[in-house]
Amino acid sequence: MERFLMKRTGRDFVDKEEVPTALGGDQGSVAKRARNQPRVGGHPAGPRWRHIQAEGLDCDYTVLFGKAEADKIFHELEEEVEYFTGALAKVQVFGKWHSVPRKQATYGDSGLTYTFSGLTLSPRPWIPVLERVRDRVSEVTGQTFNFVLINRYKDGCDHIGEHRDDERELAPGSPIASVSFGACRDFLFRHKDSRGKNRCREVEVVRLQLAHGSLLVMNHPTNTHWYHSLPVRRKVLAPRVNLTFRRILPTTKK
DNA sequence: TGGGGCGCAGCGCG
DNA sequence: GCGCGCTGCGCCCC
Repeated sequence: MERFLMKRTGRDFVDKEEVPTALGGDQGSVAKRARNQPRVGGHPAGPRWRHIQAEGLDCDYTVLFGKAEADKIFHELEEEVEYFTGALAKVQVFGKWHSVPRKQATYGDSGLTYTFSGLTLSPRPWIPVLERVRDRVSEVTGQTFNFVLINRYKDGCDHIGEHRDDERELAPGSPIASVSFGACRDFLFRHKDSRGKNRCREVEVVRLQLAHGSLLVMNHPTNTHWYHSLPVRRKVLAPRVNLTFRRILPTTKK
């Protein structure tokens, strides 16, 4: 028995094989699309999807990589990914500068630019391990991605606060694909109407656990209505690396 | 046996 | 989307 139990006030979606929504019954949009894809790479069947739905929230979850493959990818990411340092590793909130409580990096197609901390930047060019994960995600979702944001959480004290991803640079209606390696961490969604002092109604928090080798696809319009966060979990001692694949709009030439 | 104290999670705030 | 301060809660253990 764990000494400290999580206060459960929202909907929990715990990572279990026997989750009834995995195949058959309540199929999600990616699951439906993927089922209609041609089978690739000799797999007898596609991954087992769980569809996660709430008001304006539409996600699909699966464990995409088995342990051995996920371990290998995690190790490669630890060896190969080059994270931001200096000014790019800081953020200004309420006028005060802080080091972000995690490490970040971006990779993507050549010629792309994106805005980060008020600066226009180019992602680093793809490296083989990222291309391999990206292509596997494309294969099972039927979506293409030209950019990835990488977040590394060295332990349970590293975290990210509630936020929505900036949709201005995303291709309209495109999903965000989040692939996790390393420590399993809780992941929370909170409806925009149900947070802070401007809360106007109660909508249950949606809780997920993102396992080693897992893929969470956040479909439109999830990011429009829901904030997400990776809260502090002091008992987690191991690192986690998360890849969020996106399709961002090419820079407008003037 | 029970309650004080501790550590964690959650939330409001700037 | 940060840290701080405060509160509430559950468990440990004296």
